[in-house]
Amino acid sequence: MSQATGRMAASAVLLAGPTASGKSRLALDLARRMNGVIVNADAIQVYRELRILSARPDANDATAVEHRLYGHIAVSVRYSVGQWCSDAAAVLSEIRSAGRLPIVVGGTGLYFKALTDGLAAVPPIPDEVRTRLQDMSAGLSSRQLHERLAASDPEDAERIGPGDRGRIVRALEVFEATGRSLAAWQRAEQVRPVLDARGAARIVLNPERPTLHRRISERTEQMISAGAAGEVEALMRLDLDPALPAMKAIGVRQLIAHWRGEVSLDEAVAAMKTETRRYTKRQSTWFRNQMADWTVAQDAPAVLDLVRRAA
RNA sequence: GCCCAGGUAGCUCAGUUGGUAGAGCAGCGGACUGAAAAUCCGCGUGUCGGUGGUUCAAUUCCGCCCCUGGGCA
Repeated sequence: MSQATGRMAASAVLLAGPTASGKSRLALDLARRMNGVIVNADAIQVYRELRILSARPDANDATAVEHRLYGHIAVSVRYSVGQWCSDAAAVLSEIRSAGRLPIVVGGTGLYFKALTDGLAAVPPIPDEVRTRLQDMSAGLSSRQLHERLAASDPEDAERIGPGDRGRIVRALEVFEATGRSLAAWQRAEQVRPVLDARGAARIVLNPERPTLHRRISERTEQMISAGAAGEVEALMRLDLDPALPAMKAIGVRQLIAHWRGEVSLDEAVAAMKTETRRYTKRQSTWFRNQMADWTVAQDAPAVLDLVRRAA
């Protein structure tokens, strides 16, 4: 409570952390103490059919505390930061009008950034343009694509690496569809942020690397015991486009290779652990450099302490 | 106990006819605006088992010791 200090209670708690840092459990704890509702900020936990692989909170946890934006999207859907932002805006306003505290938890740094800083107001790219550029790019080398971008949009070509196909194609799409470069869009007025960061407690749960690596190993084994391989087998039966975001979840590619007989289960599990370690390293880089003004805590007790003080 | 083989990066190994060493994997650093668990860029991180000796110079040659495999007893 605000009491003697007279400080305003935090309007929200934002809790970021690498995979396997223990943030989901911690969020549960916070939500119980503070009449909170947990809101997902993880790009993969939104997918319905990836319960085990994305380490989504189980039925018990979901019953104990209200969870939002978990498993609400089918794996066949191509979800995005923009969609998450509008979903989050709707959910946050509901939680607020119910007089409860939103606790936004996740590992996707870009989602937090979009939430607090907004996004460029680029209009949706028509499917026709996307498909056309997709087909066009398939036949070209990264270098050729980059040269093509340099011809129409030198500013973006300058800042996007010649090997970074994803960003090159996106910049080409934006220029083609809007006649304006992505850089220009980003310089222009951003869409209003969903949440005012100044009123929120912003915390990064960041355990020591060796601790994290140990937990990644344990958690991957648990996923396998819990039936991760079966989950991927069911996913395979849907016969989806491998380029869909859900198909990029760590474990999908590795376990598909296992079902196809290309690698043993042990090899698949080892590869999953390696990929997860690399992913947490990228997350750490983001948190360290893009969220430098957030408060870093090494473990759950430290976070509880911080939140108590901010409340 | 004796005989082989081997001890070089976190791991598996290469190499140096004596001038302090390099690959793969792992790892580490960085970028990041609608696919972000994505995508991309960069970086060898080392008492060359220990200790004496020979030498201008030893990871490399010699002696002794330690450790790990395998073989013989």
